Amino acid sequence: MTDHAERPLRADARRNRARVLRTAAEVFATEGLSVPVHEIARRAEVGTGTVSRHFPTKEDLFAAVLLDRMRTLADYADALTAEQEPGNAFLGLFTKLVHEGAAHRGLAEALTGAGFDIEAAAAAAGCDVSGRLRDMLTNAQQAGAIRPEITYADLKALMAGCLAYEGDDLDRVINVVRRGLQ
Amino acid sequence: MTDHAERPLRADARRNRARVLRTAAEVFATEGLSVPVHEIARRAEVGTGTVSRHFPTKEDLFAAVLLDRMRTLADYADALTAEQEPGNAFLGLFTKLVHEGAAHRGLAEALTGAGFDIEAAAAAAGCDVSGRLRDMLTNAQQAGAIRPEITYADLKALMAGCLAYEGDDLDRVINVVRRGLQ
DNA sequence: AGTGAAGCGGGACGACCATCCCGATTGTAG
DNA sequence: CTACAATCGGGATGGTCGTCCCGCTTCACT
Repeated sequence: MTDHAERPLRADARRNRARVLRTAAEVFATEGLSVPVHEIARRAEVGTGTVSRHFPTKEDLFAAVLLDRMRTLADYADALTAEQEPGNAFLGLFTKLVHEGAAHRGLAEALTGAGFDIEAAAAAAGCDVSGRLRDMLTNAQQAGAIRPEITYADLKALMAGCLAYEGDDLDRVINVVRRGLQ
Repeated sequence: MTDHAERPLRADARRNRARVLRTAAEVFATEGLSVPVHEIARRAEVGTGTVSRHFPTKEDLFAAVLLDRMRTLADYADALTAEQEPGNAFLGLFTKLVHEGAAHRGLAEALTGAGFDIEAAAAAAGCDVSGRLRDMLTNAQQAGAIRPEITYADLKALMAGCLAYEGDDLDRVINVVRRGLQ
């Protein structure tokens, strides 16, 4: 899917691409996915054509925004797996993902099913956070730290629930779920 | 807000209104809120003008659909309060609400924040299901059946989570939450 | 049956938005 | 410094959808 043998972008193009990406990340995070592409272009101080050349569709743009974050989260997951026992590693990633989603409205919307196929985008980039969460769940269950009947689909729903919370003590909601999982 | 001193509708108008309402209930339940009003009119075999005369905006239409269901749920809540101890009554209503939402996609979407102000619509009709849930939470907490730090906002989020579940054993997810609340 | 108003159908209108296109501009190789 | 190709800007295009309007039909009261 990605361009192969891509010749290097001209300097101004590279600059504009980065500027669009940075603006889109901010805007998606604070205002969600429904922001028009025109608006992102306006705030990035480029034409709409510039946006749509670098990112042919809105979904492409969002996927690109997601990529950085996914990479970071995948590293975080690996660190947890290495340093903690299975139960804590799993719960730690779960908590991290929820906090991450709470700080990024677009990510939360994508997770709660509003259109974009977030898993495909992440997996395509080799940053399979979902897969890691799935594995960590299995390990935590084998270690007896998490109830055995819980499935990955359950987790997704429970994450969506925490993300739907609008208040000032997200951890209280997370703790309800953590208790329920154990 | 509602029309006062309304003179009775003509027989055909009443028939059409009911037909639109019934169709809208089905369509919203199975396909969600994004179905165009034109499509509802088409399936109800009326013109779009007929729909928009009875229900000036799409939100009005959805609110009317919700009303029946809300009334039923309010009665259910009252019955639970009368017949069960506070903890079971509360958990029973919570479970009922989630199952209800799972069977009605439009309701679930409205609860998870997609636009419509569901609480205002229900409260205006004197069917304050939310208020009942809130009261039952307080009672259950005073009876020691539910953790005291839980708030109504937490509940809404956790309900949204259960509604986000797509699978065949919703009760497994509900049970995670129930355990976490106790 | 007759008549006036209530109600009907569905096309028109306007708002919004993603995507595409093209003439003007700018970077860069030679 | 020149020339050309890459890139830019932002208006044009096409599609979707909610709401409104108006000429025609149907009801219901006398």
